[in-house]
Amino acid sequence: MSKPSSTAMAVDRLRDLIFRGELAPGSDHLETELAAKLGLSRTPVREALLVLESQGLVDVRPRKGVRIRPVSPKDMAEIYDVLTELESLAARRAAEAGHDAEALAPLARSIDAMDRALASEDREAWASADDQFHAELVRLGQNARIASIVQMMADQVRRARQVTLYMRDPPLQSNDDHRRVLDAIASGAPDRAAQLHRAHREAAKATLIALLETHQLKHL
Amino acid sequence: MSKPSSTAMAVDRLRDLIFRGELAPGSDHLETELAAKLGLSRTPVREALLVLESQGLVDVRPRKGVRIRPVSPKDMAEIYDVLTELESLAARRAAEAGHDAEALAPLARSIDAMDRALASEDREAWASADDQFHAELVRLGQNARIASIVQMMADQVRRARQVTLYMRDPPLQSNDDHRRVLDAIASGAPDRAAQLHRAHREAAKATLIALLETHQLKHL
DNA sequence: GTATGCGTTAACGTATACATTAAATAGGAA
DNA sequence: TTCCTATTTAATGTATACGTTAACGCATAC
Repeated sequence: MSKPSSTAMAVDRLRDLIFRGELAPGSDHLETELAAKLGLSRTPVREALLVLESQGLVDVRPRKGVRIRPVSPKDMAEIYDVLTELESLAARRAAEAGHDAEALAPLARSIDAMDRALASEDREAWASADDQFHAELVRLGQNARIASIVQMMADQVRRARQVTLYMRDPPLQSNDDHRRVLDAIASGAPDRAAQLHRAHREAAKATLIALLETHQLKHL
Repeated sequence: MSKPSSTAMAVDRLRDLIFRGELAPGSDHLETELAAKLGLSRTPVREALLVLESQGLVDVRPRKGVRIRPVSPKDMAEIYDVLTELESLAARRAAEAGHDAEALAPLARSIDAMDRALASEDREAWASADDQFHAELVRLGQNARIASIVQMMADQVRRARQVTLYMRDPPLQSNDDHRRVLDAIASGAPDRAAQLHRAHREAAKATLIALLETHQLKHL
């Protein structure tokens, strides 16, 4: 196996720093600083920043430093709209594809994991299983572009989800939704799968945005 | 005004070479070659290639050269599925936004341009006006992420569209479709706008893929 | 006090030098 | 021949050097 390039490492590490909030939303950082922090020269860091910019995580602003892109409620609405459309289509395609039980097993497993997480009130575990469910769903939709766009959008709202994870009631409804989507896919019911997933995402959007409003979170 | 960076220039020029087919789909190119061709050092070329890779136009394959990404019928189907979903939502949002006649003027103008192009049998002009229509529609949808994803997908099928432009009958139906979408938006009818646009894109997808099948075009 | 212009500085953009490593090849053994 | 291994080679990955230029501060004029 080839060892990962410095650029790839820089992408991963910067991404992680952004998700963890150690590079705060809205904050600016010079290439030199970041290079020093990662123990690399500017070259791979610059390349990593270009990648992160294309993924919508930072804005490169010459001579003002790279800005960690903050996410406003309006951004959130945009992102959830895209997620809603593309994941719903993925659900439809997954239902059309006639996957057998084995192919659907990962979906079922992530739902079980969410149940267990809810039972033990482990919200981090729940969020992680939820991510898995959505990623797997999109994979079953068999459209690589949808998968990568969805991944990108999910990354952009990652911080916001993390912050709101503990502000809301336990996501009981959500697990129900997931089961019904799985059922529709397993039954080969494309319209139903798409419709259910759409409703699920629209509800999530509403919940999240309401939370941001309530708590006056203007950007995350 | 600041002068555009070499990297930005390289992105533009490479993009153009790809669209014009001078860098043929499926062909491989070393960084050094491309740098020489553009009269630049490898640094800005590498950065440009990263950008183009993130836009799905090339694959960077270390030591094998950068491959100009070919588009297969399956890719085409993926791309049109994404375009269908996102543009339809944009049409819906545009209708919801209650734009006045002035805001919708650019849409009307591009439809007129398509009519003129059809009358004078100028297919290049038609394609260009069609692009403008779709870009403007998406702009009116007021979701920057949708706009940029749609742009990216449209770029990925640009070559294929160019090739098939002269293989098909004149796109008479298409202009009708456009007018009806505009009418729905102007009337503030979100469902109708979305529905009409969806049908329009689905028809385009079917037409294009049928053409590729007929002509045995396995990748473009 | 404010504004204008100049000089300084430091961050970035680009080129280049150097290190690394995957691929190709040649040579030899089976 | 065919397969394996050692060696070579060339393309990439990374660091560094350097030129350019935008931002900032200061002095001066108003």
